[in-house]
Amino acid sequence: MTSIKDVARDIEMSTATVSRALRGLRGVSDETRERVMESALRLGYVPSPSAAGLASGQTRTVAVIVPMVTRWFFAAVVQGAEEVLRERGYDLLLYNLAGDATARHRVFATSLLTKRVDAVLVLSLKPTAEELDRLGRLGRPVTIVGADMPGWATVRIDDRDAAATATAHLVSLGHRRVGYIGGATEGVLDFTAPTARLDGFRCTLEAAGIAPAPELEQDGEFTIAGGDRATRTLLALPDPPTAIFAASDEMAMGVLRAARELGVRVPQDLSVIGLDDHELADYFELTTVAQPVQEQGRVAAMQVLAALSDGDWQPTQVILPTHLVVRRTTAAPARQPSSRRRT
Amino acid sequence: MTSIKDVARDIEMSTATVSRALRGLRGVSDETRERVMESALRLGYVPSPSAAGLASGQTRTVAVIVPMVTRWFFAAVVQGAEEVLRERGYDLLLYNLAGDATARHRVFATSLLTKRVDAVLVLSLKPTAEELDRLGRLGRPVTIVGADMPGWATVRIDDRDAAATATAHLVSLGHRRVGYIGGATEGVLDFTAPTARLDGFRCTLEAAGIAPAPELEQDGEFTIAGGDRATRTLLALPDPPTAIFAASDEMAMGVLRAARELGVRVPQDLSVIGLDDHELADYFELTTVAQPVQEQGRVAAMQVLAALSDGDWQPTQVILPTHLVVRRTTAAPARQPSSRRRT
DNA sequence: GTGAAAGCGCTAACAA
DNA sequence: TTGTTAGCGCTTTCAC
Repeated sequence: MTSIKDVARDIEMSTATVSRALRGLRGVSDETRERVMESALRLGYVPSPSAAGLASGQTRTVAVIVPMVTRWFFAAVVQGAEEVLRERGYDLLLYNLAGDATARHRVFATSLLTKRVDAVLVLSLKPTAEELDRLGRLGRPVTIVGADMPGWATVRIDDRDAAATATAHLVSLGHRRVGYIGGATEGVLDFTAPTARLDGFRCTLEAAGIAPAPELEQDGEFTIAGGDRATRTLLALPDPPTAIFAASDEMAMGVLRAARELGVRVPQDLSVIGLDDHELADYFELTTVAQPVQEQGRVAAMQVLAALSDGDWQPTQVILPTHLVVRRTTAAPARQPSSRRRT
Repeated sequence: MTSIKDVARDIEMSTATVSRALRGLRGVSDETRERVMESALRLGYVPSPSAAGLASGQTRTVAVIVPMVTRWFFAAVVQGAEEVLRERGYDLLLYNLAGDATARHRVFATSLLTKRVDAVLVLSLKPTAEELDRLGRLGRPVTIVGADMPGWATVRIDDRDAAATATAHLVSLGHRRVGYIGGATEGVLDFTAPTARLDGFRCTLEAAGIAPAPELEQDGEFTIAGGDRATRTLLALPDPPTAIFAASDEMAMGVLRAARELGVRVPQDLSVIGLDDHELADYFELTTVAQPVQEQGRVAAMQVLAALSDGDWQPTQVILPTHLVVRRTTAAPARQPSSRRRT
């Protein structure tokens, strides 16, 4: 395995100079730099990250902690982050918790990461107070994606606002009886999103002078199956909603499926709006509130990289914009409640 | 930052002993081991991977090269791999090529990985001859998932057989005019799968005494949109197929969408079968040939770990089983060609 | 069962 | 602009 010494010997210079040339530091003559490059190439020299890390204290590696890579949303954020990290010469260490408490504990509680990475990206996980404490002690830049954590660097959308946009769209179409499908406000994934979205929903209805109706708020667990189940509950109500806002597109897909099976026509009998602009939303012609996904990963990565290169960098809270995407699952309610068939 | 020296000093032992105790090597008295553990915990000692890597030549890190994390299939394989790697104390370095030729070049061509990881997992990418050469030179275990590369360790399904199963299912239902939607046999992702699947399709028809019909074989690019387009082409044929085998579930979703928009009923007018058992296949009630996905990642990870711990390990070719999952998109063809409406 | 000592391959401070 | 000199924190002989 050829090392920096071999290159140094080859061109009869010190390893220090070779190291400087290789890293593009200034203070190396053009000629020397060229000779170093040529020699390194010819000798097939590849630097050792372990050695560089040990000597410099920097690993040029960023940890990304994700609840579940198989969820499209998280995969897309990871893709965004990977892209900018790679461009800047950083590697991405993936920690996929996948609902495994042991894994979560291992990643957060033991400070495994301390000497392993230069920075950490946490996706849509609301760390506990203890975990936050640990993250803080890392002494490394940390950015949290998708959660609102005052005092920490975060990248997210305005969940409350996004939910308000969705709800307002339904209200503006004339719906007065609007169902909401969300998720547990405290769950495995612990995002802050569920709470904020529910809040946006409620406030918008209230502002429109529509009385609260607890029976219209259901838990869809942020899954297709959950959305399906919640929809069946809603449509079985004595006075069912004419529109449903699902707080995620996957739940909205569940709504569409349930509606189809119950013989409820969308949007004639039931309007449906989601939130995400999932890659399949177009396929379902789902009206939704779009959030930038890869972009959140990209911005988060840029944020930690900025922190890494700028000594007195302060945690920033970035809020990315969302926008309504009207497709074909929303429409004005039928004048008459249509006769619906239920299972 | 507390180091192994601090622990050694704390219990008045040498760093060598502490190192041995920490790594669970034999030749350390139980009492010493306990004292080391206690001290390490108390002092909040965390080992430095860089130092360990430099000294031992092992990074306890595995690179996973994936064409595109946002594709559910790849994310699931990554999840499977991550799970077993983490269990065994290995970290996962993710390289997402995302159709970026530069990225691909950087990962493969420059031997960046040499000193960075102990092993490499390559997902559904058919490396070029040159890339294979580089991978070989790494001198590290490499496992290729989803491609058939004689001489290399691989984990995959029998694509030909899976396609044959799907086709045979349609034939056994009585279909004689069967469409095929596949992908370019040479593409960005370069899998070997497309070729093998097409082959399985053709042979099965031939074995059933059905004459080849080139116009019934279309390219769906392995995407939903591609499946949609290919379906429109197929159904616009003078003598359209009564059944379609899409070589991936996502393309099959495209088929379903096109059929719906064209007013073609599934399965009455058109039977549809996919291949994958995508997480949404159930949602679409799609009949398909299921392949284990996370399992492929798991097995691949186990394979490189085995290679790492066993000196004279030989590359193994693992073929995981597939099975037919009959849902509701396939049925016997209508006696009479039904009258179809086309756009 | 334990310790001393010699690196692993780099970087960084200080000199020159 | 370049070189010298110490390490960085661990593992690994080889002794004892």
